[in-house]
Amino acid sequence: MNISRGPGQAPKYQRLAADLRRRIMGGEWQGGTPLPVESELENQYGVARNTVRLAVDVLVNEGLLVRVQGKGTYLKDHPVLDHHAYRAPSDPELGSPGTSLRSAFAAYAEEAAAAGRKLTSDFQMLIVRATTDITDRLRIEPGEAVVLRRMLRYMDGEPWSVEESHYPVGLAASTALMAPDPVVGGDEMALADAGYLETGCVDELCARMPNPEEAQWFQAGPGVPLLVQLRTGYTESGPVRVTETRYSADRNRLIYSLGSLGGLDAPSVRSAEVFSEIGDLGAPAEI
Amino acid sequence: MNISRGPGQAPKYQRLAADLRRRIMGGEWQGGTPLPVESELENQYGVARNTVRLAVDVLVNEGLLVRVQGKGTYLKDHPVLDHHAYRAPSDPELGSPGTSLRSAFAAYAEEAAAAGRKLTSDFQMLIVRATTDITDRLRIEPGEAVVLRRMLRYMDGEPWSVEESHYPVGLAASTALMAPDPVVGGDEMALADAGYLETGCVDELCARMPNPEEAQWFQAGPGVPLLVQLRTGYTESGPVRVTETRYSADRNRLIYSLGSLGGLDAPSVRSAEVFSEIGDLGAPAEI
DNA sequence: GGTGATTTGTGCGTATGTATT
DNA sequence: TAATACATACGCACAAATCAC
Repeated sequence: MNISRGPGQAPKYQRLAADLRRRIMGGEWQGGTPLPVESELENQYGVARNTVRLAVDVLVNEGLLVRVQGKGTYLKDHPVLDHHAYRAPSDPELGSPGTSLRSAFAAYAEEAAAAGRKLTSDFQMLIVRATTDITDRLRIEPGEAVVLRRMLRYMDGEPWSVEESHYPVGLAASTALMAPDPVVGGDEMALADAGYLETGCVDELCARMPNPEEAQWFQAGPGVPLLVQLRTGYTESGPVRVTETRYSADRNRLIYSLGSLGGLDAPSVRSAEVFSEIGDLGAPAEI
Repeated sequence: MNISRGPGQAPKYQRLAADLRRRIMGGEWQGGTPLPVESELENQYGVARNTVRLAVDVLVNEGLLVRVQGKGTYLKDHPVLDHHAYRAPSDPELGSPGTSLRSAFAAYAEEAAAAGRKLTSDFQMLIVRATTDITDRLRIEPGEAVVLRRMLRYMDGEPWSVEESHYPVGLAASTALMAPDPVVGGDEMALADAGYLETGCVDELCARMPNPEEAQWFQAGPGVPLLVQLRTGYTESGPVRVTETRYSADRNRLIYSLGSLGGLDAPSVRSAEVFSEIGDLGAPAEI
């Protein structure tokens, strides 16, 4: 197939990308199978190598392909793991119906085990001056010191997610949260022991591309965004902690069970699915 | 400043990108201010234009910069709008404490108005064969027909989010959901009128890069992921609808108020904040 | 309204480096 | 070691969009 650029047409590399996308979606290559090498694509389409690379760049940045130097270019496959970020108290799958928050790590590890995978973690405890992101939510003074408890999570040894919990130093002072080790039973148990029973939380969710440090840690190539959950935990008398968790979005999905599910099981849906296939939306309205 | 490549160093374009990132983070240019033009950067750093473009590509794909043909390259600014995806019934800001779900559009429009912005929408109603994404969650047969009600939302005329609600045809048949118009009071009211009172839902959240159609509709350049919310609504007797909402992640944040917040206001936090600044994570563990 | 200068976008060619097989 | 395949880097030319005049 030869691509020649006519007037009014999209650029070559974009049409090449579109054609490759079509062939990919058509199942011409399976996950893990290499695409034709760049020189082969040059010949197939009769374009310069630069143009091939521009086209493949597009698909890499969409998260469809991954390039490996010296080997080839491959379809990316998406084994997605669900993580239950919240279960309503009425949810029957919840062990203790009275509490809405469980030991996060234990629950996460159970989910991983259920999927036949092994969750491990590294732990760091630091005392830092909080940014306004944190102080605003904790309702403390800007620049005030907070206890930062960081959990680096690995799935089968692969970097998976980063959780950073921030506590006001005054609050954490007399608790197990000052120890440079994970609290058995979870941080929320240490909080509860100190009289701070978390009764609710506010989650703020966003997605963005990783910065270089994050990309390196997550081993996330181009086209892989982060899913960021910022949870502020509340007692009856106010906020007590802010937890920011970052997930590599191509491997993770967050689940919230809300309200009453009427005694039904949570839906069991295959994990590998991707929601896509937008129909024709028409042109966007002019601004 | 001249960048010369030594052995064992990172490639020129990556170090150039890192230096530009440093200057950007250092506040050398403000949001909306153009960066030096490519030829200027060639001279400043003593590299080929290609190298400059590779470096800028990196930052564009991180969502830091945006290029405008014929004008220049600019810092992207991030006016983020919060959207309350869920409020716990005990949340005092909820108008009617008995129901956990409000008319989504009305609530959304109120939030927008509170931020001094205007939410508009287009509406489409289609009957389509559902994908397994949908049928699995609705517990109907694969390929069964569903009513697809699509809401295209614009903020101040700018493409903002796409909401697609799917209902089993049998369920929707005798309701206002078959009409090719938005239901006053919201779809959930039409459902309730037909005896299907939604008592809970399960939200599945993920993020990914947009496909070409989505990127075009959202006018999302490289480096802008989508935040996707897939909500399955339940009555006491089972699921009745699946709603997929796609947000341009650089402009939106989803908020979930969960559990009891003890009569406290939802936290009022400036919208423009970005959570970033990962500390040193150390090297990831080997696989 | 048109013209030219500026700036990014597209496309080609070539050469060499680096990782994998 | 050699071949293969992607990565980096240089150069050049022209197209297309924007803006100042």
